Amino acid sequence: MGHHQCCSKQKVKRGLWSPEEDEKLIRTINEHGHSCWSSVPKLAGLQRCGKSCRLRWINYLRPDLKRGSFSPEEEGIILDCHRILGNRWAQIAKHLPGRTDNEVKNFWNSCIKKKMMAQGLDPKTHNLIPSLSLGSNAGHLNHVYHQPYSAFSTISMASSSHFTLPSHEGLSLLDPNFHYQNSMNFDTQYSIGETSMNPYGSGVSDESRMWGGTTVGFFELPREEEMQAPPLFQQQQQQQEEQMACEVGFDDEINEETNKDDQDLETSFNSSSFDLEFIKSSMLASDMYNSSMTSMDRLAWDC
DNA sequence: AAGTGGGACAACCGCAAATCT
DNA sequence: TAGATTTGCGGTTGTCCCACT
Repeated sequence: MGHHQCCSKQKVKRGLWSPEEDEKLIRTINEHGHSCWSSVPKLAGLQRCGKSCRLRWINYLRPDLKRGSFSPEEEGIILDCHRILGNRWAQIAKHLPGRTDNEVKNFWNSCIKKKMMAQGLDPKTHNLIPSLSLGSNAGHLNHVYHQPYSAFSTISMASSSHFTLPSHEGLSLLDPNFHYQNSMNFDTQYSIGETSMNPYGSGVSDESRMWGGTTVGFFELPREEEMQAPPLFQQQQQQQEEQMACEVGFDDEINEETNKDDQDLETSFNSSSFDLEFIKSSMLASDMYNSSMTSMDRLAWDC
């Protein structure tokens, strides 16, 4: 139902909200709640439609909103979530307490997206833009982008204690001067092909390498000091991961999924180019699927 | 001081899903 | 069960502010 239709029966005001209108809306919601948005304007004495009231409340007046700029951690979460979920801003915002989908969307479009494009990355796929990866203009990036790394391979590397990647203190998405310098040779033996991580495309790690071989947030590899004193960091990260996995219903499905036959697995990933037999056998052999795979991995896997 | 361009943010539009009658 | 209504979401546009010329 469109806005015109919901507002057609009443003469509604549009545009920016005045402080008086805000006050009326807050008072009304505090007194009556907002179980029925269509009745809120009438109760509040506002010449607005319910939809407009709802938007104003959710995006601006809600008391639990966090104002101010996004932290590097939040940027990392957005980046990781977007890689997996695509433009599902409401889903992404659920992982950022106090942030709205509108805020996240605006931040993405005004900041992260441009940043990625400036670095030669496709904001939709999170992969290097082909013309840059093959062209001579790729410059310093070119040498590290030849091999597509799957989400699975990168995450698994991150999950494994056998790997330590270079860490960059203070790394931020907003640091325009940072370019990842690959000090390791990511051998393709750990790359299990390319898979679809979000509705737009494939891969996970082009930008994760761009932001320092890892991203801030879920996929972040432990820094040295964090490995030495892990409890708080790990607890927080685990809580976030578990929450995320729960929200996509993965935890409910993971045990079942583990026991499903090959056909089910192939059905789930029939659009990918995974070698499912190889992956499954590798994972089961190393018990990776059960013990090392993080919830974030699972979310990626599930998507 | 006035004009202009770009960034950030708020709000609107249109659609689809969910819910109600 | 069908139609009407409400809610939620993503894309897009509008507005304000600030830096720059």
